Amino acid sequence: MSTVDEVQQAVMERMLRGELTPGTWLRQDDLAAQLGVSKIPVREALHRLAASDLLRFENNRGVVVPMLTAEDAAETYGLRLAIEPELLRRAVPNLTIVHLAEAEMALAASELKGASVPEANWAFHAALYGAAGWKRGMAMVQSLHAAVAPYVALYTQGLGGAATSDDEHQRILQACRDGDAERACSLLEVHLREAAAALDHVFTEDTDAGTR
Amino acid sequence: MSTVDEVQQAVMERMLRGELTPGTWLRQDDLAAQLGVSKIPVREALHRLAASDLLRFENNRGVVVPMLTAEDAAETYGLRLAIEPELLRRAVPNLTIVHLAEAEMALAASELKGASVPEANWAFHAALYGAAGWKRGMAMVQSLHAAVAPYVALYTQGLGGAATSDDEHQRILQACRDGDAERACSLLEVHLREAAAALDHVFTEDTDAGTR
DNA sequence: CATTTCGCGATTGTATACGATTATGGAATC
DNA sequence: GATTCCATAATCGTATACAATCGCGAAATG
Repeated sequence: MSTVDEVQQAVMERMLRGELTPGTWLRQDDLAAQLGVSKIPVREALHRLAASDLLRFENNRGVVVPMLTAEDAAETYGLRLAIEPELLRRAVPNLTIVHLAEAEMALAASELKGASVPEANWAFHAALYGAAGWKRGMAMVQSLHAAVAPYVALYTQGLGGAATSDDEHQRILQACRDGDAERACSLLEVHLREAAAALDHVFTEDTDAGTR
Repeated sequence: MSTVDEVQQAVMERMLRGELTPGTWLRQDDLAAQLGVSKIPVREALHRLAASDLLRFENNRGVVVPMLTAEDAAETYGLRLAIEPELLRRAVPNLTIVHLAEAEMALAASELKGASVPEANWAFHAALYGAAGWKRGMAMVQSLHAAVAPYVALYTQGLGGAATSDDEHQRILQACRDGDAERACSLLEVHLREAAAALDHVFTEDTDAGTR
């Protein structure tokens, strides 16, 4: 694996965990020193992430985690609704015990204290979608998850919003076990719509947490 | 506009035109000299394109335009079918005379001799989708167009396959003028399915053009 | 004559270095 | 005392330079 890939993966993990809050400036020298490499592979990795709008290069100012507007979040979930059901539909016939076990593990991991909800969320969805064998689609969906991860972390920490989400995950998983692709897709669509609505509250509520 | 952005745009244009045939090795020094910059912004731009799998960095060997398998092409059109109707559906209510004129211009441009069919194709679709205001979705769809561009160029050069495609474009445009989003989406889906089938012939036919 | 091995050339990948731009703190002025 | 201006420090973006890797060809060997 290339140096660039390692840096990219390291930063991506932090994004999926929602650790990199919007508005944060990523200093390249720090990242380079932290990972024991030079600036150049760091910049190349950041450019890769910037290609999916996960980061933004501002002229002579550096790399920043962009703040999402309510419309951005709506777009993200609109795209998830467009892509993920299609991925799941194609995945279900190919699901093996390994995929299902991975998904179960992700659900279990999300229960643990100190676990990152958006990261576990992605792990669960990725375990199922992986069976579709759509590499490009996976990368797209991963970037969508990463884009909203800090906001998802926000509203799942605030209240027990993860509980209902977890229940929906369980039902989706059961439909997958049954090999019922259409039911799984329907459940997934409802799941995404609810998540979109919940996230929208973060932006429209009185709290300015989403815009800060 | 940054140096990296200029390089990225230059290479992306060549990709959308289908000029960069799969299997081609992009030599960084050549590109740098050609654009009058150094290797580093070139590499950063290439990394941006590699993030969407439009290019591939191979270890210590350089950057290559990846060859698509039949499955890759099917995935690309599967994703286009998932995303583009959604984009069009959201675009139609916002369409202005400007968007429609842009789309008409793209159709006219595709008729000209020496014009790049995939590039005009993208210009047409982009003109319409732009009204949706979905920046991320646009970037995704653009990368999908770029990925198959050389193959589209292949089968449109071979025969007058562009004629039927052009007719479908006209009908989609008319539905957009009428503000009939659902009809436009239905026509788009048919259009994409036909294009996918046509492209599939490139891979499954006796000619090895797709695998060379 | 085929095959393997060695060495050279070419290209990449990374580090170091430097000019340019921006942010920040303090001093001067109103 | 507040504000503006300037100088300094810090960071970025790009160019240059160098080490590492890969491929290809020639030579040697069976």
